[in-house]
Amino acid sequence: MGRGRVQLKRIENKINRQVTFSKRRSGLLKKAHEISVLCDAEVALIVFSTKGKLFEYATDSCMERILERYERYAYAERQLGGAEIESQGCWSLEHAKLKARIEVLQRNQRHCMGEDLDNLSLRELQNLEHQLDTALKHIRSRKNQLMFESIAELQKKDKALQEQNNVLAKKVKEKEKEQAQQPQWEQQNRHDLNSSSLVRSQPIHSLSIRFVGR
Amino acid sequence: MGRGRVQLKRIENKINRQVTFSKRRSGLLKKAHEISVLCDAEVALIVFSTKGKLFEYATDSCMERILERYERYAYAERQLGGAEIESQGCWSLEHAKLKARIEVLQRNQRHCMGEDLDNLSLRELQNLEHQLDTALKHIRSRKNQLMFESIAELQKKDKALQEQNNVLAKKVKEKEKEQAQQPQWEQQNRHDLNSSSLVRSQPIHSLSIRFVGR
DNA sequence: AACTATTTATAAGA
DNA sequence: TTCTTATAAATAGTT
Repeated sequence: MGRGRVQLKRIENKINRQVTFSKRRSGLLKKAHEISVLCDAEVALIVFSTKGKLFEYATDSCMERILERYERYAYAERQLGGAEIESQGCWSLEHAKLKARIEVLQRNQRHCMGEDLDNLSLRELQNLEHQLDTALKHIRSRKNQLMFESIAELQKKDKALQEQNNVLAKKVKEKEKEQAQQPQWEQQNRHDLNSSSLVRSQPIHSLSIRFVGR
Repeated sequence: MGRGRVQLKRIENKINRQVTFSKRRSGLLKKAHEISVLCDAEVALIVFSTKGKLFEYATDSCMERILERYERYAYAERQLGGAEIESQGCWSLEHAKLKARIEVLQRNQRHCMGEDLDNLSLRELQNLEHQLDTALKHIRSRKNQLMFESIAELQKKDKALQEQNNVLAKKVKEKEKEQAQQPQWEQQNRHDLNSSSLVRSQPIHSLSIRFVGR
């Protein structure tokens, strides 16, 4: 529908692909809504762009309900092969469903850990790579945030300690003066309180936080 | 699109509604497939008819994976609702265990997707970063392997075709010679078999495999 | 299930 | 991104 015929294959030009995606996405969502209203059907539509952005439509804005209905339906079909679990009633149906879900999650997890990749297609691998790449960005960003917070806190502490130090140093000097006016009184105490033995706070660059740049 | 305009409201005539549903359903599925291929998007489409019959489309026929991805994505936004499903305590211990396990797996999964990181310590983040980094290395390595295999196969094919081409070209030349010795015989056939119209195999760099470097 | 007159979607261009 | 427009595609009503 447009000025030229279109081949059903990936649009290689990135800009073009993005534009077409935007247009067709709105068309698709519109049509999903129309069939839902006109024909009294229940529709759930999920679209992830190449970049991983999510767009969705669901009849009555109730995605979860429809997905649950789908799971129930799809699960029932999966049962047609082996009817041995069915005889134990719907309680164990639920049980089996949970187990199946665990299977899926475990498989996903292994993929996320870079394991069990042999059965994935090039496309799936590409997808996984992109997702993990994005995840790593988030993780590194969060890590940096935490480290900066640590630094800020330590700097604050550092400043407070320096101030306290100054105050103490001043007090020591006053004591020394007082004692200089009474030289015959307990000389060895003076040495213990000499200001050169006070703890000095460290400059910020020596804090034990390492930045792991990439 | 059709002989009359259509109001966006439920079609009351039952027959009409059924027919329209059938037509628009196939249109919708087609368009879902098209945007998926053209724009390299991941699409999941679920349609229940009024009578409860299920129709579905999923990119790469992998509905469950897309729904998982959706759940992960949507989870962040759903944090708002609290714990409302918990109160059905009459299930078995086993059941509760399975559910707990799913919780853990889901949490892990979200971490692997770089979501829900707020409660992780710096040390945990560092760990996660390292794991994903390793995973990415594996994934990229596997991807490269697949791509190299593709290339090798195509090169083999390429070579075979070239050889076949050479053989054919030779045959054509022989024919031409024979015909040069009998010039009065069916001249137009010579042109159709001219060797310049043979398909030449392409140099390897034009094969349609793209390397996506990062 | 086919057929078309129309409407709608959209590819390309601005 | 948004608008415009020529054209392809979808489909409502009909057979």
